[in-house]
Amino acid sequence: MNKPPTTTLGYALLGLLHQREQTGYALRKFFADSPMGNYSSSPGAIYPALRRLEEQGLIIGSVRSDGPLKRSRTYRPTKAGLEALRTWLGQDMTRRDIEVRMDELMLRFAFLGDFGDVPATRVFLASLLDQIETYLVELKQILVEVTQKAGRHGRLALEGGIESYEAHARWARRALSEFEEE
Amino acid sequence: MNKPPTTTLGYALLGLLHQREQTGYALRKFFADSPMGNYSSSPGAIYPALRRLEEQGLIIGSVRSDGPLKRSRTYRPTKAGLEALRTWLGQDMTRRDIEVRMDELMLRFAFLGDFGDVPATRVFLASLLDQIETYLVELKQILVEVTQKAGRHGRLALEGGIESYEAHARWARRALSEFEEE
DNA sequence: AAAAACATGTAAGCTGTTACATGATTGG
DNA sequence: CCAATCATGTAACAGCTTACATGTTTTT
Repeated sequence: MNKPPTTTLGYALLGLLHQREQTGYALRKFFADSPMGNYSSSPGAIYPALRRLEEQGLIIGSVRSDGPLKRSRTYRPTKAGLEALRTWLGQDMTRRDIEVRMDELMLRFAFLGDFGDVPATRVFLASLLDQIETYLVELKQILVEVTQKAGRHGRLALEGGIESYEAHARWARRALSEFEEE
Repeated sequence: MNKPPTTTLGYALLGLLHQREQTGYALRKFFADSPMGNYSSSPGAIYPALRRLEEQGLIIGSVRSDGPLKRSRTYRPTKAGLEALRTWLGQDMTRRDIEVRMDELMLRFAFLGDFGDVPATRVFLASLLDQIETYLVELKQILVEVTQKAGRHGRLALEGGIESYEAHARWARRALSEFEEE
């Protein structure tokens, strides 16, 4: 069980740099005003993260020659970086991912698109659907207990969670059907 | 803008201790096997957090007299702790809360139940619904752009997010109607 | 000429993660 | 008596947050 080469923020950066070569500043902007912006847009997070990625050989930076600002550097993934990204995208989903990292799973789905690998996308969606459905069974069992033991607020909060997962399950089914017609 | 007295984990502990006086171990168990367990159940997180709360006078621990284990300590919130909890529960929701801390909002909703304050619950739900609806308008505008510019995966990921928020909005409406009949 | 946006960085502090460590009590 | 559960802790490490700091280029 060797530890992953980088954090989730690192993978997010890697995935965005795979989409296009860009500066740390552009990445910050993206995090700041895109809805996928679960991640920090503060310079104290981004720049050190980029440096770590470069030190590990997952990305390489180059001084921008076309732009006027000499100081600005654009980064793009190295071969090793792309490998690390693919490994992350193809990782098995854990129960914990479903419970508390659904946003990360959606990010992985989005980045999967940049590899144009339809079979991998199908596997991902089928796996996601399977895991959500398994989890939903558990949640509904817990709901029965909670309805008796806990108060109304607790029951409602749990129902809210269940309904959110059901929405994700419906989405996964629809997405899967979109990718099965080819 | 004085900083909050504790972290989200701290508030979660405070809220659970408000429900009933219990040991750190019991809290760990709860985090480990309840679906509300977004929070760490590791001793390295819980015990230091409890100590910090005690140092700040938000909880007090007492050696359990009824149980046989002399080492075990149960904690309960102090008056200051309850105040801090209420303040947290009544905080205005930010856009950021909606974007990335929906789970925390649901936790707040659950803890609100332990104060038996129906008007506060209604205010919370109405505010939540309002914020989600505002955010949904933005997301749908972005969807239009994304559908043209980005690829299929990006569009689908965004749709997944939208559908999840719509589920939460429906839930909030239903919950609100439950609390308006009294 | 000023303001906004572009662009990058550092330092202190806090918190959580991982891993290790210890010991008591209860159930089979 | 052995395993599981109860119960609490510590220490090293890494990462993020906040705040500060600096300078350039473009827009108004």
